[in-house]
This record gives sequence, structure tokens and C-alpha cells, in this order.
Amino acid sequence: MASERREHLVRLAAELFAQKGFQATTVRNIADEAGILSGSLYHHFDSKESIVDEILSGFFDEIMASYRAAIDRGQGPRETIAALVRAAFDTLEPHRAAITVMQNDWSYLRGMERFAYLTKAEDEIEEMWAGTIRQGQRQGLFRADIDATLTYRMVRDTIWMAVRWYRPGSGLDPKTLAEHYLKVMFDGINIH
Amino acid sequence: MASERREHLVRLAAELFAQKGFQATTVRNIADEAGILSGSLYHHFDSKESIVDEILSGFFDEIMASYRAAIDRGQGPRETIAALVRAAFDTLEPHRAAITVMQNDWSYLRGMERFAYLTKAEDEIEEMWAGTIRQGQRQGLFRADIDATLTYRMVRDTIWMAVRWYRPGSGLDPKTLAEHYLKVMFDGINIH
Amino acid sequence: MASERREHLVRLAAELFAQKGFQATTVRNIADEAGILSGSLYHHFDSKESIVDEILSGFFDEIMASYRAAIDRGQGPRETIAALVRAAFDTLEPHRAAITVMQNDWSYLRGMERFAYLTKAEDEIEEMWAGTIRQGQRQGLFRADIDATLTYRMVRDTIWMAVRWYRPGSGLDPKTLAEHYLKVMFDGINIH
Amino acid sequence: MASERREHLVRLAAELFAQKGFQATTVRNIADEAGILSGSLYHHFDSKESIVDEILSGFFDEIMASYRAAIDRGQGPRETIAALVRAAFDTLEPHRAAITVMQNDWSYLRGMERFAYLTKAEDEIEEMWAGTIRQGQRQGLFRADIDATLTYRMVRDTIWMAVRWYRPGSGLDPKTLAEHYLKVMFDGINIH
DNA sequence: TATGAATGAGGTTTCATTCAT
DNA sequence: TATGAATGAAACCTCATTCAT
Repeated sequence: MASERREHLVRLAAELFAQKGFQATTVRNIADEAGILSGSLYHHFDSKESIVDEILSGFFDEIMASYRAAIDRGQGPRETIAALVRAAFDTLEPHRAAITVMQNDWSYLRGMERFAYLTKAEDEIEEMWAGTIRQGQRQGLFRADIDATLTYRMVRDTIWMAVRWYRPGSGLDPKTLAEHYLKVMFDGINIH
Repeated sequence: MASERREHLVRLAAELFAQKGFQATTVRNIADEAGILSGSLYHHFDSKESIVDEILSGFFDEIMASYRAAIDRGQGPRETIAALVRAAFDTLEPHRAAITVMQNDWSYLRGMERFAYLTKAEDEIEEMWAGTIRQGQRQGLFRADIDATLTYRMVRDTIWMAVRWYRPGSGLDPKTLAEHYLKVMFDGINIH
Repeated sequence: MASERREHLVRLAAELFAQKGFQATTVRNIADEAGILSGSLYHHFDSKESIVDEILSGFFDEIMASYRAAIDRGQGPRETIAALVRAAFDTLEPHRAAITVMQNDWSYLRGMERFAYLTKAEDEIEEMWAGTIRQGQRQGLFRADIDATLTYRMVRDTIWMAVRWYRPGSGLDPKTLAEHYLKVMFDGINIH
Repeated sequence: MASERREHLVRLAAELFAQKGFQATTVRNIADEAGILSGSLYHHFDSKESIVDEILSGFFDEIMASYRAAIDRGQGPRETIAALVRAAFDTLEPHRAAITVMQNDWSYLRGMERFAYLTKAEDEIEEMWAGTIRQGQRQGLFRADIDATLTYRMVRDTIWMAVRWYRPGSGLDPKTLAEHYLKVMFDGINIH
């Protein structure tokens, strides 16, 4: 089913989508990169959309699994939040292309029936994070005067947007980024 | 130069670009919205690009001016950062469409010679913010163990991405958002 | 009727048509050159075609008159041919733009009902020249083994095509060109 | 590279360009003639310009080769000039369409960066012809009181412009034309 | 699996022309 | 006479997709 050839093509496509955007990448671009003719791609996929679908669903499946594992570990809210942040940053390298597409072509994909599952997954994720934050508030660990959902969105956007400037092998690795973000998120930049 | 008719058309276009994305919005969409034929738009603009250019440069001019004013006020780093955050959030409503385009079509626009000025402006802005943070670190106001640039990017992404979910008239106004973000940014979510 | 303003506009248009070709010159180009808006041209002319018509008919009127005068002078064939050649070259400077348009846009204009008069004038002109050559042949002045019509066309094309490379003020003036062409035409390049 | 289908399309296009002019011929005209949709042409060519490029460069390659062969045969100037004239007339039938385009759309094509090679080729050709004429003058075969370059241009224009009126199968064939032109060129129309 | 040719819909842009002011 | 806005037709070109071979 998922032949090697096919997986290779998906990876090529993901790279192009990430570089130029989904809409701006033509089926011919992908075929050129693979050294075949554009029509030949249709032996592997039934549409351009189905390629991006494969890219995104692969990423979402993995991140959801990681998040669930972090939640299910049943640690305290502080540890759980840290685990979620770290899980997210851990995908930055292996799924860089998928995340880039998700961020850059979000407005296009959001409008499509086919990708409704993305919105659904996002809602579920939001509930995991915000729920954990609220739990921390109830337990007196986190300040009561912040909005859990708002705070989640702050963190989420800040993490995923990192793909727009993060370059592997530039001194900063995702683990370092995660710790930096946790520091600021938990304690702020002020010296008290 | 900027006739009323023209400004009206720019506003219509901005709204459509924000809703559907720059690429997915056709010149015909804009013309339809304006009740004219697509060719007639070319009486006012010489290309679709020049429309988005007008939208974005208008926004950038304003935000740069606000930022410079905040810096020039010569307050302490803490107050200056707060002023920058508030200045950014203050554009959220009047420039919602422009910000949305900037965020959503970033990957497309980035690749174009014509919009090189955006990158240049971003660099200048980064220097304003990061410089202020570093000043605060030197004055012993901000923690020395955070990275100024990284921190700026966190804040920047979190602010602009708000356009993807912020809806005017939903209880939350930009001022409230700004204060919330300042709280988290300065002091973190932990209770100490 | 032929106000100065109008004549000025015709001259501007002629220059542009000569430089870029009739089709490639837009009504806007002409208006820009005149410092008015394209729509305003329509107070002076009822179409782009009527402008080029004015340019070409002006030229044809003059060349026909010159040719007829040369013929009517009733000199011998040799002198008449020389007069025709000189008459043609004499238009090279004052009507350079018109001749250029006639040569360059010939294929386009030929196809238009409106410019049928050009073909008619050409036929009449061909008859003048070829008739004179034939007269010279009958009088034993010109060789009998050349084709009068063919010879006329040689000369005609050679004269008008000069506009493609002739530049006023480059040392060569039309009078010199005429004499050169007469030399070759009458006696050939061989030394006998 | 040059598939049969492609060559067929080029021939169709050349015919249309010759009939109506390059600018006046639409891509749809060509496609209609070929019985396909206009967009389908872009499977074979990347632009309308690239079609005319193929037409013209094919012609120029051949004429340059013929000219070089004539020069390289190393005969006397009189024979070489005759060979050049005959070589040119020999292209009149097989390359009628290309020559027509070259003549009629010269002013349009000249302005384009892409066709700069045409001007370059013309310069090289001018040097071949004018050089041969000058050689004949030095050897006392051709009159010293004529200008070599001017004479070349006379001949050149007269030859290529023949496509505007020459019709195959009208009694006159290119060989006859060549001999006629040689007669006039070498010895003039006078009887001495 | 791949090619080569084509489709069909639609995209941006151009441009001569019109007309109320 | 000129402006400013618009029309309407058509131009070149793009591109996801199909399909016989």
C-alpha cells in the first residue's frame, strides 16, 4: 500500500509545499522533482489534495498520540504542560515540512470540507491543554487571573510559528527552544 | 493619488484577501464585490500585487511609526516593552485584514522581490524589541538567562497570530488581550 | 478643421507608430506623450485607425503629386525615372514616420477594408514606373531583356526599406542615396 | 525534442504568422487550425514567442550555412556574389513563411531582447556581402564609386521583400528572379 | 508504471472605446 | 476640451486532471 516510491513522492511534495506553499506548488513541480511527468503522479495519488492530506494526517496522528501519552502519564499539571511543550517541539524537526504547510496554508485548507478533521483535532488539542491549565489553577499552581484558552493559544502559536525561522543545525535545537519557552511561560521575563 | 474610490477598492480587496487568501482571491472576486468588471480594476491599479502592496505597506508604515514613538518616548525597558505590546494589539482591529494577509500569505509574499521591504522592516522591528529587552537585562530588570531575540519572536508570533481567531465584539477586546499577554510575558503563569 | 492641436497629435502618433509599430502602440501611449488621458483623444479622432489613416493618406497624397509632376514634365524615360527616384528619396526625411508605418505595418493594414485605397494607389504608381521603363525599352534606352514590373519592384522596395536603417544626420543624406541608387540601377556594379 | 507533432504545429503557426502577422495571430488561431484547444499548445511550447523563435532561428541557421558555403567555395567576387544572391532566392520557397514574418514583424521583433540574435546574424551577413563587394572593387571588377554596404542593403531588401508579392506557381520562379536581379545588379538597365 | 497529448476551466491583464461630468 | 470611471471583448497563459498507448 504505502510503497516506498509513494512515500518518497510524499516527502518530495511536502518539501515543495513547505517551500512555496500548497497553492503555489504545481503538480508539475512535484513531478519534475521526482523526474517523472505530471500525469504519472496520478498513478500514485488521486489528487493534489490527497497528497497534502497524507502529509498533514501523518503529522496530526503523531502529535495527537504524543499529547495523549503526556496526558495519560497522569503527572501534575506543571509536569504535564512541560511534557506537552516538549512533545510539540520534538516534532519540529521530523515534521518540519508538515508543520510549515499547516501554518502557511492554514487559511486555504481550513475552507475545505476535506480538511474539517484538522479543525476537529485542533479543538480536541485545545481542550487537552486548556484543561490541564485549568487543573493547575484549581490546584493553586497557576495564577487564577489568566485565561486558560488564551494562554494555550499563545503557546501554540509561538511553538508552531517557530518553523518559519527555525533552521536545523543553527546552534539552537528544539530541545533548547522548548526549555527556553517553558522558562518564560512559567516564570516570565521579570526578575522579582 | 489616493482617491476615495481607490481606497474603497483597497478595503474591499483587503477583506477578501483576508478571508480567502491572496492567491485564492481572484481579481474577478474583487471586481464583483465592487460591482464592476475585472478589467475596470486596472484603471485604478496596475496589478493584483500592487493592491496587496498598498494594503501591507499601509500597515507597516503605521506599525513602524507606533513602535518608533514608543521607543522614542524614552521610558524604562519595562514600560517600553509594554508600550510596544499595546501598540501592536492596537492595530489588531483597524488593520485586521492586513495582518491576516501578512500572516496567511507570508510564504507567498516572502518569495517576491517586490516585497523584500517586508523582510527589511521585520529586521528593523526585531532590533527595536530585542534591543529593549537586552537593555532591560543590563539594567537588572529582566532575567539574564533568556534569549532576547527568541523572546521577541515568541511575543511577535503570539500577537499577530491572534488575527486567526480573534473576532471583534466577542467580549475580548485587544486592550484586554494586551494586558493578558503582558501579565504572562512579565511574570509567567506560575504562582511563586 | 485641422487645428494645430490635432496636427500635433498626429505627429506624435506617427512617431510612436514608427517606433513601436501600429498595433504595439496603444492609444494610451499616444495620450501619455501628449500629456492627456486616453479618452480625451477621442475628441480629436474617432478611432486609432483614423489617426493612422491621416498619417498615411497625407504621405500618399504628396508622393502621388510628386510622381505625377515628374511624369507630366514630359522628359525622356531616363530623366523621368531619375526624377521618380529622386522624388521618392525626397520624402524620406519629411515623411519618415509615415513610410516606416507603411513598411512595417503593411501586412496589418493591407487586410483592412478601410485601407484598400493604399493598394489602389500602389497599383497606379506601379503603372507609372513600369510604363516609363517600358517606354525606355521601346526607345532603345533600356535593355529589352529585363522585366519592367520586376525592376520597378526592386527599386521600390529598396527605396522604402531604407527607412529601416536610414538615420538623418549620419553623413548620408537622401540626395546622396538617390544618386547612388541611380548609378547602380542604370549601370550596374560591374566595370565593363 | 522536435517531435513530428511539434513540427507540424510550428508549420501551421508559421503560415498564420505570415498571413496575418505575429501580433495579429492569436494563440487560439493556431490551436483552431490544429484542431486543439489553445491551452494545449502549451504542452508543446512555452510561449507564443518561442514558436516564432523556432521559425526564425530555423531559417537563419539555414541561410547562414548557405552563405558560409558560398563564401568558403573561394571563387572570385563576381561568382561569390552571384552565389549569395542565388542562395537567398533559393530560400524563398521553402522558407517563405519565415521570411515573411521576418520582414513584416521586423519592427516588433527587433525590440525584444530575445531576438537580439537576429540583429547579430544580420550584422554578420552584412559583413560577408559587403566584404565580397569590397574585394571585387580592389580586384578592379566592381566600380570603385559605389558604397559596398549601401549596395548590399539594396540587394538584401529587394530580395526579402519579394515575399510580399511573390506567389509560387505564377510563372516566375525564384531561379528566374535571381537571374533577373543579377542582371540588373551587375550591368544596370541602361544600354551602353 | 510511465508517457505524451489533450482538456476545460479559469486566471491576470490589455486595450480601444464610451460617456457623464 | 478634458477628466475619471467604466465597459466588454479578447488576449496569453496556467494547471489539475484524464486517458490511450
